[in-house]
Amino acid sequence: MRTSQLLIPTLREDPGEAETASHKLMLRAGLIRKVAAGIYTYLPLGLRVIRKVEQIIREEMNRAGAQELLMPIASPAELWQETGRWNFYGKELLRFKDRHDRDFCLGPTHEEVITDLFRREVRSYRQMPLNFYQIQTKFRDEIRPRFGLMRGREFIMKDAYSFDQNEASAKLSYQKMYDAYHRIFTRCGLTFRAVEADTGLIGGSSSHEFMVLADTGENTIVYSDGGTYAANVEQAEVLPPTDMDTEAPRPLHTVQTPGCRTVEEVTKFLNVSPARLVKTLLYSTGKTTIALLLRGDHEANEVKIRRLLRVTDLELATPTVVEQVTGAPAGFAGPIGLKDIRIIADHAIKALRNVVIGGNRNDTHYADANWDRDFQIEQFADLRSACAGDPSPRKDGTLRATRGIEVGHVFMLGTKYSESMNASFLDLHGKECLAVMGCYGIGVGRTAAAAVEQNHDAKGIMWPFPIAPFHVHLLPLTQSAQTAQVTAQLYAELQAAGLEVLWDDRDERAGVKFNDADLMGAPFQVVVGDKGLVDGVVEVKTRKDGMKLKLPPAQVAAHLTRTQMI
RNA sequence: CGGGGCGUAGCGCAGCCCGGUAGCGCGCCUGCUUUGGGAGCAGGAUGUCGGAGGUUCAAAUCCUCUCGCCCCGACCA
Repeated sequence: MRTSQLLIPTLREDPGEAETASHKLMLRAGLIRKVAAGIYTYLPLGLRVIRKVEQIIREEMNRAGAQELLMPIASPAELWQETGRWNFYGKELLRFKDRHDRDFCLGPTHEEVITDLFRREVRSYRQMPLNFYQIQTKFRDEIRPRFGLMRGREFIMKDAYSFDQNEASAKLSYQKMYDAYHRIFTRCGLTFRAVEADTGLIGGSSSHEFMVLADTGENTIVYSDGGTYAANVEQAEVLPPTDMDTEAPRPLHTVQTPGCRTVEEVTKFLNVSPARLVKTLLYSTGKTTIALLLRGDHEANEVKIRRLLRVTDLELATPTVVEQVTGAPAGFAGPIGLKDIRIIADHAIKALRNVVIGGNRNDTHYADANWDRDFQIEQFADLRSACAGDPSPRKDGTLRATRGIEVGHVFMLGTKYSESMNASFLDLHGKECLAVMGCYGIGVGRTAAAAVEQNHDAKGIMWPFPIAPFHVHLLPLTQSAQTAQVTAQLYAELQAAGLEVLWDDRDERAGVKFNDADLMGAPFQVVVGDKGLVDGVVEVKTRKDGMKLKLPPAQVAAHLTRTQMI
């Protein structure tokens, strides 16, 4: 393609609205433009990237035995009411009424629609297993869309749904998708890791997220330095400590801590380590208030707490509630003297002796408190997020932490949807059975954004070859007849060799072309100018490492087809 | 939903505190020169100052309401 025939509005300066590298660069390189918060137009260059990612996904899904179909974007309320999600999904589900005043929503995901299809059309185990997928635009009315394509309200997603006769077969379907996802993200040129993920209250048997490793990722993941264990911190299990503090208990006493409310303030004031302070967090679960004890330097994990308490509503108690429950302003809550309230402690508390705790009185804490002597704990449990340095729950090493962007998620659903929607089939014995389901998603736009996040420098994007909008950026720099002739010939030859070429035929100065090319990030740039042609050569630059090679024009196509494989 | 910030030319911003002719850089248009890492000179076009109401002789500027966007948090894939 010629640049003059494409709308590629590059920006010289960073747009004010963007924060992260991928968001800035996708705007600056002319890939996307915002229409409303979290809603974007894919410009020609951006769409080419999207299509490439889609094509890779398509090929690997087909290879894994899934079949493509396309479901509607709008779906009727009735289906969602059957599974209860019409009420459960909340404001994220964008609802509207048609002219007959019937309720509809824009699909944020398609379990209901696909399960409805299955129950209507599939009768027998002979037709199974089945795996349907689509690549389609979803709409979720996100609380806070951000980072461009990373978290939009409208976004392109590949979603797949498997239907099996039993758990064992469903596991095979799951494994096939897990393997396909590995191939997909590898082919996209991404550095990623599959991690164990939270299954939430849905309670399926297993779930993995595919995380592209990047510092700007919204998720924290931990992995073992000595084995294969890797998990989202939300999920990663923390083992109870094995080393108990052996210090002799000292007598409990109160200490004055004027104005010290946070862990940092209190420990600094008393000159003790945060690991020797036990913080008391009061949580409201909708119905009741509960006290959780954690080590001062540990972080409460609300996903785990929800799971433990079997609640969906969970938030830190308001200052008013804290005052009601403890009789002291927030910041001085402690377990001693708390009445009519459940007290659950993180495993780490068990190992501690002679700790500092809140005094339930203004400006007061207790020191040298010991849980088995000074206050009661109903239960010890895993309440905190794993952190770097913790032992791996598989006992195969020590955990390290990194940030990741969730680009894919595979999920065993079990019979959650087939049960509520009565999606059954007849088995070998003529018995009616519920289909065992799995669902599998990939964020297409997010994958492209993650690729930029992982492959860029100060100048711009450095696309991995398989998803680059163009393979070669052809840059004629001078106006001579010779340059024009060589450029035209190269354009034809490179395309004949199967390469996608963007020909910068604009009447721009060399510097402008170079900078735009670096910004747009095609893996290779071929520079044609009188300076080189005097010696009979053009310049081939590799975007990633900046390596420049002078070659006779006739050798360029062969050279590029050879190096693209590496 | 809570906290913070921003809406002024296509883009990035100044002007607002202290009311009085709407500015700068980039981009855009014309001409000449230039031509291998975001050219120079000369000339030119472009604004419902997010919107509505109010105060005032006078509002980008002060007040009230409202809409949009960004950041942090909660939530979520």
